[in-house]
Amino acid sequence: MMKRITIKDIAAQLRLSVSTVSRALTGDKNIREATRNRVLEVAKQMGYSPNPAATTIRTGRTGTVGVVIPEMRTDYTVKVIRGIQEVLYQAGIKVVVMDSFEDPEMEMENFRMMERFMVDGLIICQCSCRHNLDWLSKMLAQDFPMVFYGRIPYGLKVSQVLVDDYAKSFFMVEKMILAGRRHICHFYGPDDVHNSVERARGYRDALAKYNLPYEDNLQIHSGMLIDDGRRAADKLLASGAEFDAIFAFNEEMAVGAMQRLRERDVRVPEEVAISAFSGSSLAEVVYPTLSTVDPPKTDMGRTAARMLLDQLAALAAGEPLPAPRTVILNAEINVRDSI
Amino acid sequence: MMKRITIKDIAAQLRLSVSTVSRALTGDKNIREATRNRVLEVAKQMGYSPNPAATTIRTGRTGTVGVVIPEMRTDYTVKVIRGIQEVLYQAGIKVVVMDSFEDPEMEMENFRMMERFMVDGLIICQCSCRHNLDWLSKMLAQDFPMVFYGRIPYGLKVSQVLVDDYAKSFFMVEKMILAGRRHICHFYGPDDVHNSVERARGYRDALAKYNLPYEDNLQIHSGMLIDDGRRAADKLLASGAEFDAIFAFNEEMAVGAMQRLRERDVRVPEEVAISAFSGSSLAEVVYPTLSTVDPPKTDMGRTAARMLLDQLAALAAGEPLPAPRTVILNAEINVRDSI
DNA sequence: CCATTTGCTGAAAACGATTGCAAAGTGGCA
DNA sequence: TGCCACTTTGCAATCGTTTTCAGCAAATGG
Repeated sequence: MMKRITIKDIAAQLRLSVSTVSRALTGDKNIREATRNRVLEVAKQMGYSPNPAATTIRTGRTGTVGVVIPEMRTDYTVKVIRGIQEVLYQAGIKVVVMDSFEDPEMEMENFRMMERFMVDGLIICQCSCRHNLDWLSKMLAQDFPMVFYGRIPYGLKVSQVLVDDYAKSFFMVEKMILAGRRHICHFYGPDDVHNSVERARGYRDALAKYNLPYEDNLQIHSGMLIDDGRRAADKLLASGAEFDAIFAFNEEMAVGAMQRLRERDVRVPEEVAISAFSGSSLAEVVYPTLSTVDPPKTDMGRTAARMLLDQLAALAAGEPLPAPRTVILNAEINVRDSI
Repeated sequence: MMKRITIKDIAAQLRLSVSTVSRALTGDKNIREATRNRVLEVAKQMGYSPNPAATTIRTGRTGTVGVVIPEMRTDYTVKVIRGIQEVLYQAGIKVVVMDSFEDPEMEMENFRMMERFMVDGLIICQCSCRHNLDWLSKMLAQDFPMVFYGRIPYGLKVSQVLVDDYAKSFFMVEKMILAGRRHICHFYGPDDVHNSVERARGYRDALAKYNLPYEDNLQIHSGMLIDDGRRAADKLLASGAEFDAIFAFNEEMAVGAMQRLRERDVRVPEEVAISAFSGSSLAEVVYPTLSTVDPPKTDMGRTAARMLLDQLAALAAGEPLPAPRTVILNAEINVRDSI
């Protein structure tokens, strides 16, 4: 293992004290411009890079940010992570991602592991908006930098990045109504998840606007996977209820339902129109292609990361944390063959 | 920010020296059993967890492992990462993942960033088997722990996890031949990638075994995305060549081709059978469902992680690194509707 | 020309843990 | 009781940085 160049080596080379070298490197103002340049040059030429552990032990900052996500199956999460990494790596910050597998207990374990790792801040998408709130509020009270996206904790004032779930659901359902559909079914997402509730609200209000009845047997509470979509379709077909459209919580459920409908020779979109919020990248590869509401995933990640950087910067400058901010991004509507 | 409990706090509480506490915590033998237990109990009760930075600065080990991957679009990579994280988090090791976006230069940047971060080891899937070899061999020469999977560097003796690309490609192509297909087309992957070459070899040898000609106009060199699949199909159709089957480097190209064929009213599988190596989770949602060779992704990740742990353990014990080992895992064959 | 400020630098003490070495404690045996 | 060997503990140095404090020289002001 090659010896790493340290600040001492530079100091020895230039016959300066380590303090002076440190000052040059950290951008301290108490140093002559000429000296700083000499140091900088030698540092570069010797291939110096600071030992992050040493910096950490002095400053308390690890230069690491944790990302805790409920799953990593979907394109949604993967793209958000990409946006986060894009911004944070550029800032020289390490990113550690942990998957909670939709399990609040696992999520709590992840939080604890992040604490042990001494991350400087967290970007979080919760499993359930109702769990682990005590830990989160404890951290908030300690001014620990955190940003939430997608699924946000109930009742806490936090910095968060969202999309306009309600408005876009409303829009999509309205679109199906205007296309002549009268019996629109909704596949709900998990009911302890913020965006699930918002999407259902948009659906409901769109029906109300056009005086369509909210039919109980068209409300399917299921999971969020492809197989849940299949099951939901089964249930719907078995119930004998009349329906000519489906608005699903997410793409996967929509795709599952589409498959099952085809197997039962129900034609999409002729007999049943389908649309959903997008989570994976299935919409364009299934047949027929699926109409979706598409959140700007990578941009959500970038935004969350920037908000976190703001908090970290404030903390580093000894200033108080910026007030919690809610940023709502625009989801895109993609009308495809399924409606 | 709540004060973190340190070894000193424990020492003060027990009126012991920090050295004794340290010895108790690290499992040193020079300590009375009773003392160790007292320390352990108080440590637990005070909620102590060691400051990783302090350990790092003494021992030189960061407890962080880097994972450098060529992309994070596909299910393939995501599942490998899951396997890696599963094993390493359990061992209390941080995992930092960096995406090279299929760009060898970006990959080199990632390597450098990993060096700056002082990761203890790397798990790597290269962009191209021919790039950045000088850096890799430098690290190998320094006994830096590394494990490769999937795409492996040409000409270097390294620890690696692979699947039986050749055998399974052979098998799948043979299967199509036995089903009566005589003009089987191959969509190649990138030619500087190890598994691409192996899959092509399996295809070629299967043809040879049944004395089928290797037809030049059935060899399509394209990329690896859905759109490349669409383009490949276009090219094939435009060429006017006769073909009744396609064996694609990956799922995405197969799906793209399937879509395009359907648009041109070519029936799958009646007129053209399709199969591919699996990379995403599209196989079961497209219509018709796609026959695939399915690498045990999560298991590949787990295996790679364990091999790296072995190397780290050896290093920690002052032993020489274990000799490079190649582990070949079995890919699963999933016959579905497309053939 | 003296007093005070300003600009730059070095010495040294941290940060939290590990570890070689010395010192203290324990017990055995003559 | 005295000596030796062994176990157990404490002291202090160390890892690579940052930062406080003090010191010195030059510059400024009166």
